[in-house]
Amino acid sequence: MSAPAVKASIGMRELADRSGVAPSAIRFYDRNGLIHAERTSGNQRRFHETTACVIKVIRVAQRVGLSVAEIRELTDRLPPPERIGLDDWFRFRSALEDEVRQRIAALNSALDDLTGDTALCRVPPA
Amino acid sequence: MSAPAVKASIGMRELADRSGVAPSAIRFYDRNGLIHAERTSGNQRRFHETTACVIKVIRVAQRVGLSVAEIRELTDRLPPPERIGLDDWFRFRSALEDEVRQRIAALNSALDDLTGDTALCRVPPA
DNA sequence: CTAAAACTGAAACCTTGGTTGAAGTCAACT
DNA sequence: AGTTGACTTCAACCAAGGTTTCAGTTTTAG
Repeated sequence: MSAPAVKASIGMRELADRSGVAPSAIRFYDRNGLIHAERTSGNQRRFHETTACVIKVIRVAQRVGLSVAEIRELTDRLPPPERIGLDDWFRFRSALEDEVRQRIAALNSALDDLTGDTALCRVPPA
Repeated sequence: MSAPAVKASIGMRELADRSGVAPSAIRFYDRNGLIHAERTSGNQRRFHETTACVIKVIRVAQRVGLSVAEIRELTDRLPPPERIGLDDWFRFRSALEDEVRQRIAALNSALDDLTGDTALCRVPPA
């Protein structure tokens, strides 16, 4: 059980390559507290590999309609990258899914206004 | 069966009230072709009541992550407001739902990268 | 007929989520 | 030690999706 401790040691370029996201965006996420970065003595960022995954999930969450602020509320509940475990991802996933489910429910109820029997938006004026 | 023909005759203020969306946004939607408006001889917009519903659905579609351009692709396939029928709404609904389903699939597969057996993003380095 | 309320387009401004240089610093290899 | 590439912050800029304000027009109610 002597895990190698896995120091945070990947650089900007490599994180960009692994995550498929431009450095400018990664700095933006860091500035806005979506991801965690350590710094070298010379002030350069060093990331944990896990952070590439966090970024991928961030992008998808954005596609599903969450703002950066909303995503931060979720990532804030993750432990520091080197301590993220499978169960953290599962919790993260279900929080995200809950959010999406609520939006779909809103979508459906908006559509039900149009198609249901009690329709507020009935097309033929009766 | 002598339906009163239901002319397009609600004004800006009333549409704003019925849809819950500010006039500035409604003009924006009109400019961008998301909704249909007729004009009086004095150049003022006159909307069909159905348009309030279209706007509600637009708002929800945005919440679910669609851009105005993407929404326009859907609304472009609706007939003019006075001819919108139940089956149009059903088609609209399923097009929207398909889109959302695809995004959720992307979400889940991004999360599967993290939690699955074949994980690319495994946390313990094995 | 007239006053008030509603409406118009144009232009300026705002927030989000970034990108694009500029100018200087750090890290890595030889 | 030097140079090359990766990195830093900062400020300017961009696109989307609007809001605000303005000056002028139309509609509606009395």
